[in-house]
Amino acid sequence: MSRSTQTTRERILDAAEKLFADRGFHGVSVREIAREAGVDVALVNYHCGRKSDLFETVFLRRAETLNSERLAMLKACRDAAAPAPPALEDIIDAFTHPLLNRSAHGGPGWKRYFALVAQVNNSPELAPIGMTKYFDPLVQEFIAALREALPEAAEEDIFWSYHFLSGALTLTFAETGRIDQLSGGVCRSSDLDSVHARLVPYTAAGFRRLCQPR
Amino acid sequence: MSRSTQTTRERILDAAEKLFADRGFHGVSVREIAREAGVDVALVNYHCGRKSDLFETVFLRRAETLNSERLAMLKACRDAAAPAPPALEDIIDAFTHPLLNRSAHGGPGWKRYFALVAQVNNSPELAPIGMTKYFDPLVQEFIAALREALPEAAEEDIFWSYHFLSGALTLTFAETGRIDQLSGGVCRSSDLDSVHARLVPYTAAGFRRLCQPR
DNA sequence: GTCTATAGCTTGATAGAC
DNA sequence: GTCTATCAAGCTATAGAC
Repeated sequence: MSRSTQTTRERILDAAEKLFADRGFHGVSVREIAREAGVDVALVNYHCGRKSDLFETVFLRRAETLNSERLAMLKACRDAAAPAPPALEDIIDAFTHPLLNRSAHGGPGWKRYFALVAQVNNSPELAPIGMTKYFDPLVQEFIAALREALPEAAEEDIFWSYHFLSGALTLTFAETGRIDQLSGGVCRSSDLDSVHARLVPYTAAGFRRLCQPR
Repeated sequence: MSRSTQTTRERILDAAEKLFADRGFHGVSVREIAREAGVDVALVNYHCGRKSDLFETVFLRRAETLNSERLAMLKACRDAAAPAPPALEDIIDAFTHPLLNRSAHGGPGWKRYFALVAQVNNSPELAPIGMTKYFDPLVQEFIAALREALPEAAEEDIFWSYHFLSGALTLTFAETGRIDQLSGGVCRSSDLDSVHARLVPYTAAGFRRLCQPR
């Protein structure tokens, strides 16, 4: 959608998404958002309410699309395997692929959104609100599938394994460029297809090591 | 060290560490830091310079202690294995144990420090400055050791494996309480000894899966 | 080292004209 | 829906008395 056909509200949300992703909730002023959107300051309030509401709107906006896509993929891999339990790699793929795929190929708005998710997930201030509210119901579905795929696993091991997956995934979203620097250019933060090809086997191996009898 | 025997400068640094860890660099004002430290606003500038200098000082303060401890552990496991290459699990342990151990048992200052590291590591704004400057030289040492332990690995696979470890580790530091909520209390964010017992085998299995010939 | 006082901005939010 | 104008509050940073 071209810039001129966007509604004012959408322009504000896109500008907010970009700036929040770069510097976090507190690092951005409403005035900056208005400037970035090419819109008067007063319109931010008019269309999106107070700053904290604006932040929540930005965070929620893309969550629903993502989550229904991930649930559909989970259901597909369950149905394909039934009556056997779904394969571990397929569950992890359903969890991660819709995200990494959109971050890689969905355009700059999606990319910025995931960078924002990375910050929220690691913030003691924001994670209990943002992540729990919009993502945890979905995560519970995935945990249930993981239980089926790893029937001998202890509950704790499944949850901690999921936690490690979540950390690896969200740091990837942050695209801080650190791995580029560290590897001298061998790896590129933005090359999410390469990441995905590695994240699934890496975490699947971790899950198996923790969750299967030794 | 009791509160009364701390220098003013130390009180300011501790207060800043706490508040920055909770709400990030931009989420905290110098005045709040002064109030938390029980000190006049002007003293913050006098002892610690401008706000950005204060942040850097807080970030740097504990990094050196940590890094020399980690290097010593790395050297120890190398020496013990020589002339064979060090064991993968031992390298990961040298990388993670000094951190998780201090976060778990080093007192509240250390705990807050690591929560701050988690936020910086996931921030496009701060990671290129903070992490690269204070942690990457050490990381290069560990990468070298990993190369020895996984002689058949491609460079990219080692770096991406390290990246996943970094994400899993730093999300753990954030202690957002999300895993507590998600697991209905089965896991506790603050139980870092449990995490450590799982993080090492989980990531070692991931490294092997990616870095060894199929 | 510590405090008071203040300069000079920027902030979030809104009231009211059009 | 959009804009101008404005408020009260908070901000960083420092100068200068003690």
